[in-house]
Amino acid sequence: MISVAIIDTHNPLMLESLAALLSGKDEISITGQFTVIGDFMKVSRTVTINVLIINIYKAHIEEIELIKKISKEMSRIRVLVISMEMQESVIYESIKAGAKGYLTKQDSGSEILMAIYSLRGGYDYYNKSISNILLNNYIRAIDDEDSGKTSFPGNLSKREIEIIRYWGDGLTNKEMADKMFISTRTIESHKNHIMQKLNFKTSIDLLKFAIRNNLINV
Amino acid sequence: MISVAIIDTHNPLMLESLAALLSGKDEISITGQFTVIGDFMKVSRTVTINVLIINIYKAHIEEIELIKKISKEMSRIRVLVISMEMQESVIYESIKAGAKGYLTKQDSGSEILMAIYSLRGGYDYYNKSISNILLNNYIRAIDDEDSGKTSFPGNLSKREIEIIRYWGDGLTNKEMADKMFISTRTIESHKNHIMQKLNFKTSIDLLKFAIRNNLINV
DNA sequence: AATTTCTTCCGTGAAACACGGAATTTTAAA
DNA sequence: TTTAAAATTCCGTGTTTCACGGAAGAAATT
Repeated sequence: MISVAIIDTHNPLMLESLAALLSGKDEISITGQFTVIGDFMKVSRTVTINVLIINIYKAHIEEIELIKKISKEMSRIRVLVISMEMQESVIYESIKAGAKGYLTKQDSGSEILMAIYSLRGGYDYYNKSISNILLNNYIRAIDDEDSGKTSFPGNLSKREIEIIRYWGDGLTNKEMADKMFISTRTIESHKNHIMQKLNFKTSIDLLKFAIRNNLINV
Repeated sequence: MISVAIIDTHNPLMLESLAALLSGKDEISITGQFTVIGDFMKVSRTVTINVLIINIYKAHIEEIELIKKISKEMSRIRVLVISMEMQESVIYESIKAGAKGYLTKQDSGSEILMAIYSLRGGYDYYNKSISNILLNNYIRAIDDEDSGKTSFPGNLSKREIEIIRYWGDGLTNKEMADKMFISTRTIESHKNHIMQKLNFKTSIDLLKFAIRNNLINV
């Protein structure tokens, strides 16, 4: 029997539903549902919890802090993050904080089960859709932990990210060139490099990527 | 036994979890879970559905359109809207479109059950937190408004929406032309017309619009 | 029957993209 | 510190898309 607790500070119905989904399974016992992190803290030391599922939304600072705290002080509890928004940066933050598993709202219940079993067994479990490249990038970034370098997907340079931002604001090459005091050909070059690095075929891909990574606002 | 179907175009995990929550109850039988509205349409005429639960998020135009369609053509199906975002306008839009029940993510599973029973019994069911005054005001407002024709923002035609969708999938003009058996110039024309109708200056504007309106998945 | 919208297509010039090469500077590694 | 790698800048060339305009038959509305 695996003792599972769930935290969702944004969506009570989701919390209750997810608990229902999991408690229907053998081997799983839901020992706590929390909409307030403080409530979890109160019981976390008296109740045995094997896996803690944390649903993470756009505002997730407290959740990340909690993960860090658990990693330090309650390392017997293994954290499974379920990302409810499309923000790749959440992956880095949560894993860096000490989450042992990562899924998204796109994943099925059976995938969650597998993740829970993996975590219980001492293994990590990451969503398959997280491209290996991205993950490798992250892991590389972890190694240089304190080097403080931007662990951005695809190792985009500052200039390239700048271009993406302007592009996402709807600026033309000419407008960017004027603003950055370089030629339009250079803008084109940067764009080419970006597409190559990320292995994208269309600018649509880039746009979606930029949105997921919070580089531009919809 | 009440036949319940659920639509959630944004959060597959929520869909599955909610289904688990409800299917655990006697009297409730989940006869369909849909992440794509088109899939629902395919089976809606062959399967008996008493209550259709629609989870509504920020982008909800298609969902509202669906509710209108159901009200007109499949009035035996009663629609229960669960609002996942805090947007007052959603209340008006969905009820105006013909939803018979309205809940929010703050509400519990038992509240959903009550709503389902009410709807099945022919009664409407609205979240208690919706102030009665507000609701009455609204209902009065409904009668005055000539429930017009406006469906999609900017009055985009079918063909134009088709183009946006393909475009959002990253297809080139040539690919679209081949798929739709028309010339690339026609694709260009459609794009021009779209930009004119929506009064957009850049394609980025259009893409953001499409994402907001759930025409494109990020 | 008359009018409007939808769908289709084209001409033309400007802008952007795809693919390649290349030189200078900055940064990281050995 | 020397070397290698990455970042930033720019160009040539050919293809594709965009912007703006016009146009004409089909379909839907009035």
